[in-house]
Amino acid sequence: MFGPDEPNIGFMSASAPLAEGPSCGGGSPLVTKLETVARLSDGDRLALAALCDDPREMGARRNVIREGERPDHVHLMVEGWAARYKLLPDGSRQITAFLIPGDFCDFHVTILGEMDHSITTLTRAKVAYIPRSKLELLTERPSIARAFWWATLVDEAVLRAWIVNIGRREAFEAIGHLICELYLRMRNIGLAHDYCFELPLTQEELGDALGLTPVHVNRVLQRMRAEELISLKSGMLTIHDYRRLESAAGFNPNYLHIADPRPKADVG
Amino acid sequence: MFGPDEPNIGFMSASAPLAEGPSCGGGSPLVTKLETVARLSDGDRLALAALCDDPREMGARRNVIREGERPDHVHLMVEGWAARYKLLPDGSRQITAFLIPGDFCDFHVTILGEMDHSITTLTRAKVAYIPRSKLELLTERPSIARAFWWATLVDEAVLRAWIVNIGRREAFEAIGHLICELYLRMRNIGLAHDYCFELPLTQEELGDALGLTPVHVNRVLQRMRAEELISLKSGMLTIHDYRRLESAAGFNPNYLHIADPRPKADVG
DNA sequence: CAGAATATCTAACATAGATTAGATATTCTG
DNA sequence: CAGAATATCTAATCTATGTTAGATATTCTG
Repeated sequence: MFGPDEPNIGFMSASAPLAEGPSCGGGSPLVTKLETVARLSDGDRLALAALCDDPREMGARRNVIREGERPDHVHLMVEGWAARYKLLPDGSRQITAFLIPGDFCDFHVTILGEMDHSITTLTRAKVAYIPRSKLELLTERPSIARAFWWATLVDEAVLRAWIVNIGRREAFEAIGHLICELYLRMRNIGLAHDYCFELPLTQEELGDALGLTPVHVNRVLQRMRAEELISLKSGMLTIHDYRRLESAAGFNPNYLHIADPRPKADVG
Repeated sequence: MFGPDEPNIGFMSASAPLAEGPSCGGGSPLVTKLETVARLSDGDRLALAALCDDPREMGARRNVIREGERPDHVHLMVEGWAARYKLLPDGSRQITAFLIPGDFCDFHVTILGEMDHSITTLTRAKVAYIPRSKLELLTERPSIARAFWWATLVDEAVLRAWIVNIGRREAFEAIGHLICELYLRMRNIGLAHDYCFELPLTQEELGDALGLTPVHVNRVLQRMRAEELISLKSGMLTIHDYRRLESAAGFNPNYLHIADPRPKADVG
């Protein structure tokens, strides 16, 4: 089923996919993420892992793609953080998604053609460039096509949750909600353990995601620290009382559609 | 390619699809909508139109589906309006989408399994119930599969636009933006002409979509009327100066990915 | 490792939008 | 078509968050 134009797949060690740590993604965050929901064959895993093979390194705050562009390839996050955003006429910015390893940046351009928003890295990052044709070939595998549908529909569910967050929650709850969400997403790709993960976002970036000013984000974070809910120092976030944070934020993880979002060992 | 379990398709008059008005949807809003972006064969059109064949009538403010349910069929709007929403612990509601004829209510359950939000009719409506199996059969047709991808990805783009609207725009601009969006969506299915369409939403429902109180929605609508931008009476909306509304709202229709969102004849 | 560039933090003050409470229209329903 | 039920509209008051401005940390970079 592989086309002749995909030499990387053939070159990969066949033993790679199950040889590593507890997350079983063979080092590919895409495989780690999709494996939590899709039954993938060894061939599927190899094909997916190959997508992350030769990513480009990018500095922090670089354009990945801009509104109006019509690329013939798709970007996939392999390492680091990025953000999807729109700029308004008055210069303000609204971030509509945080992209972490395993996330496609612009899967939709394969169908919609033109980008209706922009994407920037937030940290130094590794981003894979995937030709459209390669992606189309991949979706001929039913499990992978289904996994891509799953990823897209979860992205959509996250957008809905953000609308609720921004539209109807107060700043304290909204920030708490976002923290819970990011923790579970990071844990799902093996990048968070014991309520602790790297959160390399400035207070301004958090504000741009939640429709708040950096000043107010700061006030709320101070209060969360004072109430001993979290600590956040040098880009490292720790949730001290996940249960309390979850309930203060009205957080329900169902929209992430992760198989078991809270294994007992981790909830305490 | 049709399975033996789809008698309706065989029963339909083969001349139906092109026999009607300017929108060419054969009376099926789904066909009208998808035809603007996908090249459909007569067979595709018949198969899609058949989905709308035998809808159920529902009263206003009835549950279509509730958070937590796992239905084995999908709902499709054939007539009337509905809303996707989430309820918060304090009883407030956030609407995350308005559903109009041709929109799937819960396409995602086929992949995600459980509903993470609820859907209610807003007006009397006709809603088709489509067995999952029928839908899966339909997606074996490549043009239809692609059209479904298109519809899903546009829904996603609209969610992003709503996040920007709620997060970073003032109430006046946000309401204007929503009006522009609804006008183009309604026109796209042949239900708006000459800047005029039925908008059967209460001020409370508009507020629930924009994260505003009904009191404030009222203030803003009064101002829009005073500035002679719109009129809105008995559920009928007219935009008197589309250009000015668009620019006041910072509206750019690119995210709707409609082939030609503003034919000259209609912009004036 | 020094200087520059970014981030964080704080305080004083301003405001868009929330809240509350009704008065007035409009739309249903029997 | 009358009465009930919903919606719309208005005004007075309150508050969460925005704005502005600067002091203090922290993090980059040559």
